[in-house]
Amino acid sequence: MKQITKHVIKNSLKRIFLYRASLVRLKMMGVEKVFSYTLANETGVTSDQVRKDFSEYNIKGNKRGGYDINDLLEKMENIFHLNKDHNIVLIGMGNMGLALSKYSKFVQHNMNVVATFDIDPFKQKMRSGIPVYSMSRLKEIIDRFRVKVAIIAVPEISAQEVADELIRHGIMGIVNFAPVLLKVPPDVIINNVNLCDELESVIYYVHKLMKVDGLKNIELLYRDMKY
Amino acid sequence: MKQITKHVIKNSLKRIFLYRASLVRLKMMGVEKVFSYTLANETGVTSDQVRKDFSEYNIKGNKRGGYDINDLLEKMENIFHLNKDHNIVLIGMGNMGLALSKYSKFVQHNMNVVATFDIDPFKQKMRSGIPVYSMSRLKEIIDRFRVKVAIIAVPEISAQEVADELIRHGIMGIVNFAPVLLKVPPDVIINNVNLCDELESVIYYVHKLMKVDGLKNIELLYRDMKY
DNA sequence: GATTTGATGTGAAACAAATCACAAAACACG
DNA sequence: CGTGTTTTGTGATTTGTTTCACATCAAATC
Ligand SMILES: NC(=O)c1ccc[n+]([C@@H]2O[C@H](COP(=O)([O-])OP(=O)(O)OC[C@H]3O[C@@H](n4cnc5c(N)ncnc54)[C@H](O)[C@@H]3O)[C@@H](O)[C@H]2O)c1
Ligand SMILES: NC(=O)c1ccc[n+]([C@@H]2O[C@H](COP(=O)([O-])OP(=O)(O)OC[C@H]3O[C@@H](n4cnc5c(N)ncnc54)[C@H](O)[C@@H]3O)[C@@H](O)[C@H]2O)c1
Repeated sequence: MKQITKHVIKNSLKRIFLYRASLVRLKMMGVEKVFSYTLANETGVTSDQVRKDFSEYNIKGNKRGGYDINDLLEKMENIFHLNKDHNIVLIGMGNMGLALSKYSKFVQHNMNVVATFDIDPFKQKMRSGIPVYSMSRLKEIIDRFRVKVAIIAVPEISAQEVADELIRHGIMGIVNFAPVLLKVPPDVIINNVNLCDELESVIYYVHKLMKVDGLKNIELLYRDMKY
Repeated sequence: MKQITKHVIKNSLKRIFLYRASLVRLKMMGVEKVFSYTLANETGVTSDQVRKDFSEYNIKGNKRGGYDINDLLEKMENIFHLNKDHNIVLIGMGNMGLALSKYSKFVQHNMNVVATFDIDPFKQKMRSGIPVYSMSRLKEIIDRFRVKVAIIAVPEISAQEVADELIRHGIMGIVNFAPVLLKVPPDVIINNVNLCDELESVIYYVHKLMKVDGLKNIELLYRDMKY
């Protein structure tokens, strides 16, 4: 029943968010219309890929006319639920939790950290505007704010028990910063963020790059590396 | 010359790091030998995949005998440069930078944040053991500690200029927390970490899951989702 | 030492993702 | 109104990844 389920976010979905960020920026600059190659240039992919990605998520533009930015943003908001407010809880108010609780971009993206939780009584006081509660109030808050998604920023050793409790109280999706694979029922979405691995991957590719002598052989590297 | 190059870390490489974490844990528990299915169980993949991944990176075990953990870890350390020390600089000592500078796992993985940098003079004093310098000392430190990899944790607006400066001083790989695509020469490795996108992806999949009524249709979801 | 057993390692097959190529649509302009 | 141009949207093709299948080897058993 409970099992390790490491959900890997599809690259096409990641690219969609990239397109969206570009669109928001272009809109701010007063641009009203884009073509697939506009977005392609902005995001470093091909125009084919932009159109294929849109096709995958059923996003349509105007033949010859390209895409109206407002229209496109609205479509994306509907498909990816970006316009609705999402209440989130954050467990673990240590270094990482504190940084995340102060991150203003979440709110800008309609994601509200409605409450944070910590077992340490010392941390259970207002900090940076967002209340820090004891774990005993978890269920109450999850119910009250209809929270479906949580962030885990507790030590490795506690992550599994915290996940279990979250899921028991109805949480369906977790972004997990602890470097452990959580065992959860198959209908719970887990997204692991492991910063050591992100760094180590870069180090590995950099070493590889250094071995490739001279720029003429750079394609040998790229052949073995998604980019 | 300079271009957007969003390096996507290969999933096979990410899985390798997963295997390694398992191996370290198993070793601590006193285990000395593993089979491909041991690692498979520990990491939620298939044993075929474990062997195929090892094959990709030229990691070999013993026919019938499985893999000796120490041997395997040593091989991985050599291939992925995990045994050597890696000096890293961190730019931007705001909320995120501070959390990262205090993260003990980096050191445990032989990655030393030798110095951090910030333009804000108020932040340029010892904090949490790691010195905070002004940007004017960047070149000096990068040269002295032969730094090749950097973490960018400055605001969106400054990320590109910081990247330019880092690269000018010889940095070859960057983990970038700012939600912008950096324009860099093709021989610089960029790994973007975008936490808003990670959360929004989870929200999207959770919504999808909620639409699927009842567990019997869960495979419909999984068909459209890597996991 | 022959035979059975159990695991690796890797081609082959199946599946998935990215790229290519082009028909279809929309607009521009004579 | 018709012809040329431009861009979308999507089948077809290619490329990449995962799964399958099994030959190969090494140890255990007889
Ligand atoms: N600090 C970073 O930059 C960083 C980076 C990547 C990953 N992480 C990971 O994030 C997690 C947190 O890291 P950190 O540096 O903030 O650690 P930390 O020790 O500073 O904070 C952990 C917090 O969790 C609380 N906690 C412990 N057990 C709990 C429980 N059962 N229920 C609720 N709260 C509990 C602690 O009281 C503490 O406040 C760790 O798993 C770490 O590996 C941290
Ligand atoms: N806080 C988070 O949880 C979080 C999460 C994900 C991503 N991020 C991203 O990480 C980056 C930093 O976030 P933060 O919350 O720490 O912001 P912050 O404003 O708290 O910190 C930014 C720091 O960078 C310094 N800085 C600004 N310009 C600089 C320059 N040119 N050179 C050197 N230092 C400079 C500032 O003085 C400040 O100390 C942002 O791009 C943000 O979007 C933050």
